[in-house]
Amino acid sequence: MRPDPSPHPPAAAHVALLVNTHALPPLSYLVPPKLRRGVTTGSVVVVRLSGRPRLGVVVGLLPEGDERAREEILRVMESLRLPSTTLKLCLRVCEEAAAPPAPVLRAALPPGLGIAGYRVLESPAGWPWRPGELVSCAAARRALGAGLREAEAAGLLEPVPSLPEPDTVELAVITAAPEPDLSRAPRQRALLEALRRRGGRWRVDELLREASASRSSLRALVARGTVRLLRTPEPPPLLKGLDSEEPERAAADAARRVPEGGGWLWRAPARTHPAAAAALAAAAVSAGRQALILLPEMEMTELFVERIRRVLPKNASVAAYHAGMGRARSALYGAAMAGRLDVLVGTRSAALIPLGRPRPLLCVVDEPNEAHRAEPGYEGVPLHVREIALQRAAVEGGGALFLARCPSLVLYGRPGVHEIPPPPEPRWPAVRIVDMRGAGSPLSRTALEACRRALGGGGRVGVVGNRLGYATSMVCGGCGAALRCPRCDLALTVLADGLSCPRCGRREPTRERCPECGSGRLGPAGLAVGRLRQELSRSLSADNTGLLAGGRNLRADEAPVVVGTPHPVLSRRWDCVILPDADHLLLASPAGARERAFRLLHRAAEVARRLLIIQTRHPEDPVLRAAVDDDYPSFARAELGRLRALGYPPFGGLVAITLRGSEEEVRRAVESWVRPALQPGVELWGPVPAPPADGPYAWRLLLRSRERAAAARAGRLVAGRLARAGRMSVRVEVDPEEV
DNA sequence: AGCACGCCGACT
DNA sequence: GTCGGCGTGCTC
Repeated sequence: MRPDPSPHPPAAAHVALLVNTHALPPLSYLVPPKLRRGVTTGSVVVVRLSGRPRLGVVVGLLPEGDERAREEILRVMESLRLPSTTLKLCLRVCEEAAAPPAPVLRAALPPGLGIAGYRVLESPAGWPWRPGELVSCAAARRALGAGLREAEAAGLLEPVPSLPEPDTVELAVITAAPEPDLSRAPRQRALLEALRRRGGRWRVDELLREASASRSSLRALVARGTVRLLRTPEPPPLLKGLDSEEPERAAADAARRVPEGGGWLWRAPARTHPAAAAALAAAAVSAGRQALILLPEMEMTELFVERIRRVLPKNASVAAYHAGMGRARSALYGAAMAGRLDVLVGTRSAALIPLGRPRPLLCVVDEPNEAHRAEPGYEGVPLHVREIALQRAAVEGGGALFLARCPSLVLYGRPGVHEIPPPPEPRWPAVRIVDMRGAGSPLSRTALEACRRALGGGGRVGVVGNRLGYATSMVCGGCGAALRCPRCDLALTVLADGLSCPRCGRREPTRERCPECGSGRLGPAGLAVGRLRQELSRSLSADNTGLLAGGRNLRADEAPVVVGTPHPVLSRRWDCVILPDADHLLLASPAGARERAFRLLHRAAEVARRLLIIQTRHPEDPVLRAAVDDDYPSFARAELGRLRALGYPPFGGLVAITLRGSEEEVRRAVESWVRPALQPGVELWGPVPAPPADGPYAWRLLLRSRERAAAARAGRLVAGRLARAGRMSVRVEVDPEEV
């Protein structure tokens, strides 16, 4: 791409290094005269940091120079430059995610970009390399050790940035030579015919397969001079439209609004999402724009690509983009950036890919899904794709369509996001809410009858336990207290071999006596999967209840009654779904828990074909009522009111910071680095032990502010201080799901 | 004195 | 992220 002509060539540039740390701000480098024309914002450059070559992106130009800039930019990658809209988008995403620039810029750059090694420019006596040779960084370091820096400074070696080379394919081409006499060579004749039918130029692998010919026949044709072989880069794996059906009517009506720009929400049920994404893709193509379809999981791509192909015209193209496609991904990047590709279907790793044509349309499928966010500490941008899509629509002027029957409240409550009238939900089961007040046994007669009908061949039943293990807590029959984790003060879960804290994972032995009152009447409370299964087997005098939990899958595909944790049970369809302990969901207090409860209850109704049975001691709970009535708006109105009063997102900013280290270390770091850095209006909570996935020595801080931007700013500041202060691992998450 | 280790800031 | 300086504390 040609750089913007500038009347004043830059003397220095701000470079964001592709080094993943909160501790490095963009640094200033001198622009040597010979690179002045090549360096603009968005340029990918090689610079030296502490003597080592590093890749970076130019994020600003300084016409006057900067006294801190002493090192020069060593090289510019001529073939690659981030468009100014993409760069602007990346910088906004960094701010909003409180993330260092590196992972965000990486997401917008082609995969596999790196420093390939050193080119040998001059080779003094004793060096094992010849001039012109490419030596890997590791090999150069091994051979030269400390001499590497001097060799580089002396201009003997030059760092070389690189992109992965596309795979090549072998093509067979018919030459202009006169046709030879093939009357006695039937195989060569058939091969030549097949090649001619394909226009005289075709991939060798496919040609040989289609003509069922061998390589030797082809070699013979080459020897005659009739065919010539050549190697070209493999074209990106684009699929052409099939033009075989019209976009679905309601989806097309919804998609028509999006090209105006801004954020659009369509509360469509999950099974209609492929049709909706296809309609959006068709709308984009008919307007001459590109579309980017963002899915929460890689497994969904094929389904969406096929559905989109069917509605696209034959001259339009669609491609899948995800990890695990190797070097083809970088060819697709090139096609997307050049505007040669119409529709890209990918996961969050595709969210920031530059698209060459103006005002692309975005579609975020299953918006509330948390898989749309990279977990902080792992590769990727730790910001939900919803936020990236909203920023992208704002910066590029395209539009973003969000698909979810029950969107996140953070999106639904966001000013400026327009709702498209939702389609009706035609499939809805009968719902029985069973009032469990005063009930003696954990399973009601209604629930047991449904299971008996299933055992008698009347359809299949899915029973949702609230977690793995035997019970959610041990409660004292004398004083009513639950056994709690000494660290986190949460009720301990009962597992087969002891007690466990649901937050920090700490294990405790089972007890005989209540530590509060000394009574021996400690008993299990709450219906976890193990206990439910035991109760069911006993009450039904049947052994054929399946278990579906935590990866183990015991006869779950045949058993008439299956017990499991929410995720595996609710990702299948059942004739009847039973939620034996809805109170466990409804009474959970942390922010975000009610939203999860609503979505889980709603999901249970979606996957139940005929009947949904809910056992509760709170049959009038508004969250429960709204969920079983498929009434998201009234749930959202009530819940948004509560969130507004509490100053929670979307009405305020919340940032979670996870630190690894001993309690002592973490407390010290918080007092010396975090608290002094806080601006007025930003509250600090914690540290509290972090969820078990983060290991035994992880602690969590929460920063909260009435203003979204202020919380993110505080997150950046604190992360920077902590990263500079020590080697503690620091992870920052904006709008964390769980609080 | 000699060195291993951990803390902490610099790196442009 | 990566390096190197410097202070602490231990060993020969």
